[in-house]
Amino acid sequence: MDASTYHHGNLRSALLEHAAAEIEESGVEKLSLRQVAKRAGVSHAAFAHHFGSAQGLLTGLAAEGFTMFGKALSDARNHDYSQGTDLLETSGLAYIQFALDYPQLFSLMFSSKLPDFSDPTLDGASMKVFQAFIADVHGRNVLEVDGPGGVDIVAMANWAKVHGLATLLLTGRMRSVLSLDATQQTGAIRQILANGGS
Amino acid sequence: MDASTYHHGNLRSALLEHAAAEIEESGVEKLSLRQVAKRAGVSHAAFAHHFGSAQGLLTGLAAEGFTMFGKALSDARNHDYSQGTDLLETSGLAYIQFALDYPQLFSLMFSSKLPDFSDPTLDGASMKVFQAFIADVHGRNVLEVDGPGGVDIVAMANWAKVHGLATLLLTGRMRSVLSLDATQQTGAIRQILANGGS
DNA sequence: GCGCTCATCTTGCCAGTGTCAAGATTATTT
DNA sequence: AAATAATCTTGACACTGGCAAGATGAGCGC
Repeated sequence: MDASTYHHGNLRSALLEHAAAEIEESGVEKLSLRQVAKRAGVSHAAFAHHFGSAQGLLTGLAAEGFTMFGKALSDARNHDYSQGTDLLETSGLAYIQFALDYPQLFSLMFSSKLPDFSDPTLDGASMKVFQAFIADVHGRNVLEVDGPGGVDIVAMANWAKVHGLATLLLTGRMRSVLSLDATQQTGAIRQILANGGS
Repeated sequence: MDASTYHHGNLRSALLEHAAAEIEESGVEKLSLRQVAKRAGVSHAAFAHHFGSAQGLLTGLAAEGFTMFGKALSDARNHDYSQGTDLLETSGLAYIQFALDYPQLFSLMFSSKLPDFSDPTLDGASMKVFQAFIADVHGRNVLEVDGPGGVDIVAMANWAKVHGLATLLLTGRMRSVLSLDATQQTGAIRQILANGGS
């Protein structure tokens, strides 16, 4: 906070914040550490101590993203639960809404190979979210259908559909849906999620 | 082909080939133009005339990828059609198989933002594949369900499920499925595709 | 208060990147 | 054979991330 001091105080979180902003502006692919450093008013090598390398920064950013993602999902769940809305539909919509709200962050979390996904913090944060989402599926579908090796078929099918819809919308495919206005678009997404397909 | 000549002859396709190989080895994110040039036995600036910029190369590569993708899908369709296998299941499995066979290329085509997707060649190649896949959905589901704005709900739901499953498998999520051996894995994928979810 | 230790941040450098301009070389056309 | 166009090379540029060495100040025992 205090820019006049030699020691920044909370450089780590400040860098994460600026990096998140930079990413959301220009995309993950053209992120420059030096640019982020300049933005934070700090030298280009100040990263080293906090993140080690560029991968470290992106790992931290992705972990923070999953925390936000989890919060967004649980917020939606808690808000709609009282109103008796369908749990799975609520979660799916929140999942997709998060992707559309933070497109670059979402693609860092799910499409990029730059973060170190074996990092315990990142791995823990992501697993927590996935398990919560799958629990939502079970909250709706009482029946659990086990496939080979005990794979939860229903949960995986729903996860795949929601996630696929999110990424296809995000990457500009599905033009028939994207060309609709906001309310129609939500309606279409709702119907796609409700439709079993296959 | 003739390495002794000053003019390469078919540098464009040679560069595409080497770039594809490099990508499949080291990933899209760390692709280096100079490395590809060295591999092709050519100077680092030989790209310019054929692709303009790095984006041009990746655009061409993605377009080639969609052509391959389309061929893989139609091969599977033609092969299984005679055997009376389910059309949608066949297409879905081929879709996922392609993603697993060419993981880096697939992620360039669907997850990267580096190629210029508004390029007519690339756009045309991708649209052709998507339309063929959606036609497969209709070949199976005679009924077309229109949502708001005339969105084909059934087709989009199936596309989302197949694509989501492909990307989640590719990025190492869905560990319960990935830990299975080959045959069990195919069986699980088949069941997930068959399950409507929702 | 003092002095020590260590985390934090800066400066300066390095090899490597993609792009551009200018020129060399060869194909193609006239 | 000469002129023109396509193709490829060389050399430079600004930029990148990472590393080493040193400057700065916070925290802590005394």
